[in-house]
Amino acid sequence: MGSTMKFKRSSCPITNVLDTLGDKWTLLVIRDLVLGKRRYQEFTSSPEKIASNILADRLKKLETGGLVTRHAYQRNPVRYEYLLTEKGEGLKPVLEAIIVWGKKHYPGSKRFPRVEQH
Amino acid sequence: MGSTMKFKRSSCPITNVLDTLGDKWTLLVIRDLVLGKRRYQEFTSSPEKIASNILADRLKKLETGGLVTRHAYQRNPVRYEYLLTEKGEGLKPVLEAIIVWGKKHYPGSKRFPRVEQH
DNA sequence: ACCATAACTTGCGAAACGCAAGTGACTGAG
DNA sequence: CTCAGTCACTTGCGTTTCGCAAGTTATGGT
Repeated sequence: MGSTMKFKRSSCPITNVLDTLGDKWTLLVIRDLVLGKRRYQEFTSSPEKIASNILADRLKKLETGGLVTRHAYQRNPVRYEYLLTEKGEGLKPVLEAIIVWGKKHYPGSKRFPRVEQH
Repeated sequence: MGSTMKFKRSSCPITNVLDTLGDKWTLLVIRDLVLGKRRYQEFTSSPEKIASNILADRLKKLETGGLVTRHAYQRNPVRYEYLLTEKGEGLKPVLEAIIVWGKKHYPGSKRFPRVEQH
């Protein structure tokens, strides 16, 4: 009796992905991380202007889900940065497929450039 | 002055895709359509048990967005079926990429089989 | 002491969601 | 010809989530 695995809604892989990434903001945070952003303020300064509480919530959920790690990059005062785990990096092909479809059907849209590291 | 295209949130293709597909249900309707489902009751009988009002709303939005077409497959009484347009079919690579990542990170999840046509 | 910065948290009104039940147009059974 | 049944929705309503603004905590710089 280990065969009854508990999924939130169904055993469909798409469904399970949507249960963690299915909203208007989570994938944008992933996008920012892929583009090289790491710090809280960098995420809030993206053009979509994510609200602070939504960002905090999404980062927490992504960390819980193992897509992102948080660690202090300095003490006094403590400052944190976020990095994609291998699991999180694995979403790059999904983002690529979305960009291909998006650029085709939203004329004028353009992939954002990587940010330079500090 | 045609250069100032109006996007909901930003010119990022991912953002624009999320503005139409960024929720827990829309992509599941697309999945069902890709699997061969066409009628209202077929969608509501999927294991995720989408609520009727949510389904009606999503189908309407997908039709407005040009991803889906609706047409009567019989009269007396009128019955409708939904089909993916070419634009909607274009999402298959996105679904494939999601399935690949999903199967890897949600052990036990399994792609659903196509439904037979009536 | 005072201002600034980073990373959050809190409050609250507005919008979206989810469940149940209802509606209208018919069809086939008795 | 009445009545249960099917299909494709719509309506009501309570709960949850969202989104904007403002507040908080810790610390450094001058």
